[in-house]
Amino acid sequence: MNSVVQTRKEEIIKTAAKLFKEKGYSAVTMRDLAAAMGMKAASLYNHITSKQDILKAIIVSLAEEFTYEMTVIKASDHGAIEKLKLIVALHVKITVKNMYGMACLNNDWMHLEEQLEYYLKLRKKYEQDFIDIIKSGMASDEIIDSNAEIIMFSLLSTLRSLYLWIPKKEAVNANDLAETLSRVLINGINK
Amino acid sequence: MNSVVQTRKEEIIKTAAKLFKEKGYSAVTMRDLAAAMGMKAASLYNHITSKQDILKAIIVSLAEEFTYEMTVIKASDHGAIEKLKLIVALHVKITVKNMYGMACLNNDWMHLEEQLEYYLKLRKKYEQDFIDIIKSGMASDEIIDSNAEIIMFSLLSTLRSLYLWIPKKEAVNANDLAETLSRVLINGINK
DNA sequence: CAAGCAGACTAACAGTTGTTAGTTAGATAA
DNA sequence: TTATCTAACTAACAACTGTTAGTCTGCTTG
Repeated sequence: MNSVVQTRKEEIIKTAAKLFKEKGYSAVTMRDLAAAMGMKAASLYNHITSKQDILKAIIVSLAEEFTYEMTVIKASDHGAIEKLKLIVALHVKITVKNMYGMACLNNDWMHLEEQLEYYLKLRKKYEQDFIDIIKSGMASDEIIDSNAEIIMFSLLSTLRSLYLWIPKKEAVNANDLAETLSRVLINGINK
Repeated sequence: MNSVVQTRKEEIIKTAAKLFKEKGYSAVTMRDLAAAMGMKAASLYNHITSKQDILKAIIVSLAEEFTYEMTVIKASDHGAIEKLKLIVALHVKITVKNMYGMACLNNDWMHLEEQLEYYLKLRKKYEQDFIDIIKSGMASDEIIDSNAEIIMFSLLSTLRSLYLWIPKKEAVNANDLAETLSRVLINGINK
């Protein structure tokens, strides 16, 4: 229809993401989803083509968004530390906007079927770009010369878990959170 | 029987943890598990009482181990930073020892039934002790005076994700990893 | 008013789920 | 040898799974 009003299909996908976050893709039945939408399971199929299709809609768009934004950040002419701050802000922004989708991305990606390979390709590219930025920061003496993979893993673990934590804070200010988080991740906690 | 040789029940639980890590509790059927054990599904019930019982065996023992070790660390007379290093080492040690179980603990805890409440109680206590240590470090000027919850969340996210990362490294040296990780988490990555 | 369509419904399907009952072959203990 | 125990098996169950077919109602458009 249009982009202001949420279509029924979009409502279903959003509701599904919420349920998937709570119980995981496999444990949510089409009857669960239908009940949450106030309809019968068969009626869902007037809007979507399969359960798998819902999962794909949730995950692939998010993965593509991350991949695209990462290439923009990588290609920018900021320093490495500044780029890392932009990555933190990116994760905070997307997670605040679509918390349930992020939970789904993190926990249910392995239940993708046709799109699994594509998803893994995107994820690999994202992580490689991330490592490249860290290594460039080491080369330019901005970042301590340590194991780039461990650093990437450490940062990314925190960013990927944001969905677990953001809902607990009432009225998150995305900018504040991104800034505090950047400081802790980059400067550590030592006084 | 005895503690040196692995009993059939222990083999089943270990195999189940491996499968749960790959597909999640709900997506693994008793027939999957039986096939991985080289037997028929019904035969599993000579050793275990239910699928739920397997999940409980995997998760509860780990949660209890973490809770206990945390109280030991908290009660010790080290400084706050030193205590945090011990927590890092604890996570690395347990994850190296039981990687599949850790995956299960992180991803499938919500599928606990009778034991869910107990698990949540243990987790809450663990996180509270963690925050207490961080706050005591702020009071003693060892740790920057920032949001203790954000710091706890950041550290714990990384530690909880270790299971994702350790299997990628060939022949992990637990001591080396714990030390590098401690350095990155505590001192940051800024040069 | 008539026609068409969007979106809900009921009923049903074939396959899969965790689990139980009852049986049987081989090892161990009397 | 005989009796007991362990740990596998086959067969079956009732419930639940994702999905399809076909139907009905009410709104929109000609």
